[in-house]
Amino acid sequence: MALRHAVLAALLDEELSGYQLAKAFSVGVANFWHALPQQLYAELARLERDGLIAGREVVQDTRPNKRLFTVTDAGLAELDAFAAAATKPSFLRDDLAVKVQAADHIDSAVLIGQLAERAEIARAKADLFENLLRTMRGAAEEDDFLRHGTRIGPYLTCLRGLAFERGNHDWCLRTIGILKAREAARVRP
Amino acid sequence: MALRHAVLAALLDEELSGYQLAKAFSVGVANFWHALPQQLYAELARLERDGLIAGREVVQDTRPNKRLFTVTDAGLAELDAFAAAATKPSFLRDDLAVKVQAADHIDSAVLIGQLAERAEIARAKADLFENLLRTMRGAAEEDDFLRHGTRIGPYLTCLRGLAFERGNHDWCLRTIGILKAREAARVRP
DNA sequence: TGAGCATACTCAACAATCTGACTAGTCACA
DNA sequence: TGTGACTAGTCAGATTGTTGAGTATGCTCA
Repeated sequence: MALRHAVLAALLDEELSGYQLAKAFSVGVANFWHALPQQLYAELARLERDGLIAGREVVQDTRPNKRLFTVTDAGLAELDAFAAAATKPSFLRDDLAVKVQAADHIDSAVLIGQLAERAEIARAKADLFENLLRTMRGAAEEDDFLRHGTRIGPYLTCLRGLAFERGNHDWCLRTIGILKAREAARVRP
Repeated sequence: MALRHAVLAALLDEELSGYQLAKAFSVGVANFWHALPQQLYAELARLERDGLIAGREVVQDTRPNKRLFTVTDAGLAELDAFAAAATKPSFLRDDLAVKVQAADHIDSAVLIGQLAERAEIARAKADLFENLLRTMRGAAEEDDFLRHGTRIGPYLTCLRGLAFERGNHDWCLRTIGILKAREAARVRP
């Protein structure tokens, strides 16, 4: 049930609509969780029903009306309880890793293509995260911001996302290099 | 449907029983995918039914009999097709990240405890992976093994797992440091 | 003026994953 | 002699997550 808490955590810093939340959880800013819009709307409905968030209707002229949600005191208490409970371990689950595991039995060229694609995606995400971090810390130095800033939670998870994507990127490039070297060695051993 | 292919990839290098597979996918050696025993037994049954793997009964004296599985030619073809198909993006989905996202609203001490626990787990997994890598490359230097060794797939995914766990570890320790510094600053600003 | 994109959501069906319980024999240790 | 851990699995049920399709309006750009 951690999607529940991920939504609560996302709503802590700003009042959001389901639609805005959905963008944050899908497009790439989802540096700490990922979910599809359908899941989020369903979860918001449950959270409101259980009194952990409160919605208010915002009437708009040129666009469809929307509902903005904020975390209630009960929601905060729920987050506290979640934080205190045992943390589930996190596991890798990545199609690309499965393909690399089978590297010795599948076509190198295909694999190199997939790795290059992923490397590019990882680079783009890393760039995005770097920009986000810059925006969050504003004019302050990072150390200073982290020591004295308010709302460092999103910054910290973004740091993790950045490291993750850089790791991804580096691994892809290194793996490509190794596969190419082996191809070359096979031709001219 | 990537569990299917993860199982095929795992069976490429050695004939395994469901039980052995389950250990590989759960305990921690699961550096490229994670799954519970129940899922694996079910998937093995489907794979055998579809002719992608073949099982053979091994009668044992002192233990229950077991069935060992190998990938068939049809299985190899399936893996080829999988490798050539588009790779799904991989997303972070981690309880601990959710807790850190809410860092500004929950008790620091609790969070530091959780981070310390995770740091220790990550360190242990990293150690495990380092040992695995040493075992796989044997007497050879890493570069040499990667250039000329057979079966580098598992080595490459293990490298990714290692980097992931080290990233985890570093992030936990850094985050703990930041949270402690903030606590200190709050007491004596 | 019409094609495509953005806002703001909803519904249904399906696939994947997880929780928890259960069988049944072996082995080591106290 | 019993307690717990290891081997080798199976079954049922609930929860989560994914796929795909729809509704309705307004804005921009060619």
